Amino acid sequence: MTEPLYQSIAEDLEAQIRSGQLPPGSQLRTEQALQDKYEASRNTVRDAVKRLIARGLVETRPGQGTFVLEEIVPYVTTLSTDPVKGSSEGAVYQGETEVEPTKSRPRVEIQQADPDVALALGLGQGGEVVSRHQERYVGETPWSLQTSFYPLALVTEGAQRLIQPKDIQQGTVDYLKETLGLAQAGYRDTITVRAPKASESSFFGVPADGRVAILEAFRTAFDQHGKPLRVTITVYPADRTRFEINAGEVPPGAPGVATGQAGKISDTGQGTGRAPARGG
Amino acid sequence: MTEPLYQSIAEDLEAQIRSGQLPPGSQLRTEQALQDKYEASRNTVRDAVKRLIARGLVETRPGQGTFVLEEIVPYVTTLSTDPVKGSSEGAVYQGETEVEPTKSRPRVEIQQADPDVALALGLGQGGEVVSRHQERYVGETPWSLQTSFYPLALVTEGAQRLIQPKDIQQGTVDYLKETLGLAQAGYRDTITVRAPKASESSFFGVPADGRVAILEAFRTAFDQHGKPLRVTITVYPADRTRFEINAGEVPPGAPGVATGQAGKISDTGQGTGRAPARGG
DNA sequence: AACGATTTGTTCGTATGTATC
DNA sequence: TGATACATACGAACAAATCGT
Repeated sequence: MTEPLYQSIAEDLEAQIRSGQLPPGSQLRTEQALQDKYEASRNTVRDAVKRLIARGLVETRPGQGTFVLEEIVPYVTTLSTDPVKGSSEGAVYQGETEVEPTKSRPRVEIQQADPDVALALGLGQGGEVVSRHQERYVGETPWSLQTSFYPLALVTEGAQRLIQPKDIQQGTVDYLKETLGLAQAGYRDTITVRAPKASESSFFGVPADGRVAILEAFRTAFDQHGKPLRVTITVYPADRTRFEINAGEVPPGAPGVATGQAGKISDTGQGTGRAPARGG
Repeated sequence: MTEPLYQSIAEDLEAQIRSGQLPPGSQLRTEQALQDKYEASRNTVRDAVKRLIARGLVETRPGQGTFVLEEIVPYVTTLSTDPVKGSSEGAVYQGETEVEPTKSRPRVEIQQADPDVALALGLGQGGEVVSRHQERYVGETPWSLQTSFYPLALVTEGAQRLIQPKDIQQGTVDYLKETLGLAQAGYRDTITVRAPKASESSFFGVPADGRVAILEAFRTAFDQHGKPLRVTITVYPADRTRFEINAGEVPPGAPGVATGQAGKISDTGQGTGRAPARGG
């Protein structure tokens, strides 16, 4: 018996969930009942349940019990779309998602750029930037937090609307093209996974202890002269997000990955696992 | 005191780490000493340390103590590069990384495609595929696991080398072009984050309980007729991986994101956080 | 090689607080 | 209001790993 008891309990419960014996939405036995079944103490049972929580399989609701989570069907976010064939425009636009998100009114601030942003924008340390921050929802559920940073110089050069706290119609890409003649000729996305910050976990409604990861997309956009035009940082909760990137010619309706690939995961080969789930 | 004790202890310790007061590699006080300092019981102190572990800030070594982890500098993986200007080729190639990885000899199998793969390749359920699996290292450290799936039909049509267990020089993209005239005209990547499977956590040497997430890139490649040619699934440990995607014209040497952006993270605005770290 | 001291890992028991029904 | 169920916190015991003597 080299395996800790709490671990084998967790594995037994996980097997029941994966096999469908405990379907999504169903309630686990109470801690008391689990103690009886496995002949373990309350703390040991709780340790086992903690593992299931960490794996995104169940959630505990005080006063009610422990429940198997629904599998989340992630929103697909298209990060990069090649220009449509025959587009003569030199500019590259960012497509993001088929489902139109609801955006909050932008919160606009003028700040000293933090080191990452300053570096990406080619500013000196402490260079000033306009920051435009938006919360974005799909329906009722929080979907992403986005902050764009523009060099303050763009405003003084004539793009005054950047510092107005209202949504700029047609997006800032077109606006900068019209006012300053700066096209977005390309961009670079850097994608990382990290633990949520306090503000992020409260907005997304995910636990603060890193059980649900955050996907961060750090986009540096360049103008036609290769000069950094903007930095946009967008963060998503990893459990309900799926990035999609197309390159070259891709059939439009081509299936990417299965939307519902639940259960029955063998670990012999390599395939898509069950997406970490989370429910509310 | 609305905040739990174990949480405030964790925050205090985390602040010390982020501020550099507890530098990477240094040892935390023993549980006994922490009990004295915070006037809490051993279990409460241990709960606090567990939070730090979940955040990837420290690791515990039985018999020795608790240590602050080194910050990991992630390998950058370029997922998608637009064709270089003036490239007349219609085919799109996949660039991956500047550091050349070491690949294991491929393990080749003929399998029934699992549902995801079958769907992406446009095969019926249980359609047969050639699977080519490789482990990839950067230096000594495990970097990624990759499995490519090809419809078995390609082999019967003349691409016999697909089922030979040796590395195909110049890659399978060129090989299929030469033998069957099938060019890779484009591809679609789908990126998801999930908990590691048992085989993955043992290969990467990460804990099995989901503290370190797995980045999965599911690539469906299409030929010039828009027909799925191949599915490639690559998985990376999220804590040492950074994806980079370029679109349009991007200056080659342009800084993406800071390579060392440690410490001193305020949560007032939105910026890049410390990457989840892990050490050995 | 053996032993003891130190440190973390696991498990138990118990008490109290808080949310839900 | 009371019962139920999870959250937090404390104390205690033994096991296992590590290190120095």
